[in-house]
Amino acid sequence: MDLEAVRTFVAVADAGRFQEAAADLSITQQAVSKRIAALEKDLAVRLFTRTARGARLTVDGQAFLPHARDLLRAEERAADSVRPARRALRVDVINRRIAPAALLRGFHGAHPETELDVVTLFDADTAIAAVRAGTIDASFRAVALPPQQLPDDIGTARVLDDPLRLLTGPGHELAGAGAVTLAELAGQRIWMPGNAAGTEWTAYYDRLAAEFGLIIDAVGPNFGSDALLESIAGSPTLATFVGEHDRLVWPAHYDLRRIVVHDPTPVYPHSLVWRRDNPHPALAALRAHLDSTRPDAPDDTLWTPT
Amino acid sequence: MDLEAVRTFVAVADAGRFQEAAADLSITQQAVSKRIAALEKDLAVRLFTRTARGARLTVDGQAFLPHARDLLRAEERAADSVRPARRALRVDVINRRIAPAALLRGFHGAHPETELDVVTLFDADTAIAAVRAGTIDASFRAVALPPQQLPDDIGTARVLDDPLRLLTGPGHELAGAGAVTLAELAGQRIWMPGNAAGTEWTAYYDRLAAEFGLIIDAVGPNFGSDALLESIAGSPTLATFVGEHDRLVWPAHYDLRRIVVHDPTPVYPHSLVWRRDNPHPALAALRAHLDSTRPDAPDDTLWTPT
DNA sequence: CCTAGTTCACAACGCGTGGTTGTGCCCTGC
DNA sequence: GCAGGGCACAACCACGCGTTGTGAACTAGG
Repeated sequence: MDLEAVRTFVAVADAGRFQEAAADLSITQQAVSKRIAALEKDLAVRLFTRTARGARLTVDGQAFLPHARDLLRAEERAADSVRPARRALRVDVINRRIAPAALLRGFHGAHPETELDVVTLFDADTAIAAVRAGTIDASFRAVALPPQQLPDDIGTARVLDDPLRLLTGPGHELAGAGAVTLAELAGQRIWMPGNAAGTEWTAYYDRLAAEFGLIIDAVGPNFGSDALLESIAGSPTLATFVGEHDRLVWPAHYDLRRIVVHDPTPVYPHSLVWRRDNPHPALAALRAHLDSTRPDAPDDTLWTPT
Repeated sequence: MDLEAVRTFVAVADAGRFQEAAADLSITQQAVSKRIAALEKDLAVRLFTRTARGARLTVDGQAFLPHARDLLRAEERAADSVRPARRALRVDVINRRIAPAALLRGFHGAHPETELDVVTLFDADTAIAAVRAGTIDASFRAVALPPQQLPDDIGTARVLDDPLRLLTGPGHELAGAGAVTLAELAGQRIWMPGNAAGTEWTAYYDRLAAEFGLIIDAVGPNFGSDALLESIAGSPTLATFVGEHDRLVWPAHYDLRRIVVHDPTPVYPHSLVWRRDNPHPALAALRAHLDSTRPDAPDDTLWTPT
């Protein structure tokens, strides 16, 4: 289907005459005639009844018209999505299935009129560079740790402290436990594949491991969360951490167990990163929304790196 | 923007490599390269970073991808809307602003997943012919009157009795009346432009006029409801009827008055017309929905032609 | 370190699509 | 019945797009 033909169809439907539509589009009447004929041939349907006083929509044409307008609007939105001037708010998340993505969905639900584009960048450094460059408007990252030096033109706000749960298969020794303390996890192997040294994740888990004696196992390539979950499901010794707000899904027959960790509960600190002089109106709306859903003040039963 | 290029873009994004996408599309790798280059030139943005192991999406490419998929889905829906096999339910209404259109909106709200195409045909005869031919799936018409002979293969159901209100401008002698009886309207001029003799509307209003002594004035061309409302607003003698469920809108400064008519209240009987052997599943859903919102049994305070 | 095998891009060529001009038919309205 | 407006068909031309052929860049493996 040719979008120019669709555009021509809408122009004719609006004008009521081929000639007028041709003038609107700055082409000849014959070209309009050809485009419509081609579209009709493509759809194998007659779109207009030609009369001596112009062209009237057939029933098929009437049915097609709103879909044609939809199509042109979709084209417009697609083009806008990469137009630097007025494009949708572009936000980076580490992963579409974890907590920040859920925050974004919440924002979208509260502001359905806001155009939103979600992207995923490689690591925190490239994300912050992209924020500074204006390539993206905001990023959800764990910048609180390690207390790294951020440039002055970058603003950050802690937006969610996500409590971690222990995820095990049905054969794991802790599978039946309703809850465990962090101290009880000393010596357990926690599998976090693909978290190569230097990323923000390892900065967090290294400290957690050091403080409570866990064994964080980051070996092996990351084949994605599906592969990770399958391995966990079949292993009696492997476990992993997932956030309470993560939206991981797995087949029911995996029979995975999500076990509460308490005394203290480790929480993963998600922050929003943005450039202070970014004037995008939706960015202000996003920050306001996240402010309104911000977590309560940290209490003693929660653990984050200091 | 070329839809083939967009389709190619999605194919490359899915495959991760130009070559594989080319195989999927049954073209050469060079053609894929050209299409992507053309799309990137059109959008003035780089969509992929080319590596020796394939192509990875840039940030712009990531932002563009969901919109590209949207665009292709919109194309699919547009094509489906005129494909005889699996097309949306196609329903005819007399006018998009009057009560049957509101019923359709109610149905769409209750069944948002149902694809619906609304069209408008010239008159009841062509609508019924289109229903028989399968060009449309259903039509809202006032077939109850006159008791015309309908073919056996056509089913009908009374779906809404819409109470009529008198619409006047602020200078009309009845403008201040809170309510009037039908008998009090004897001798009043009711303007219904464009309702040429023989249409279903005139069949109704002719009987109403004959029974209560109204003067139905159908002269003059129908310039649309906007023009009608403007004329009514400025006239001290003209009035018209509108249905309670009609969704006419007019500027606030017109100061139009909608006056209840009672003892009895004239109601306009809207029916649904369909072909009995039409197997479209959404047709059954529409009929069930209309059944559930069907008007109560007629009572003595309502008037319809007998 | 060099080679074999990827990857994608560039060049040259040819066909087909889609634009233009010119003309004819048909319907409407005076 | 004739004039005028509206759309379709025909011929022509050019640009676009797909093809084949080749080259440059990068990766992986010995």
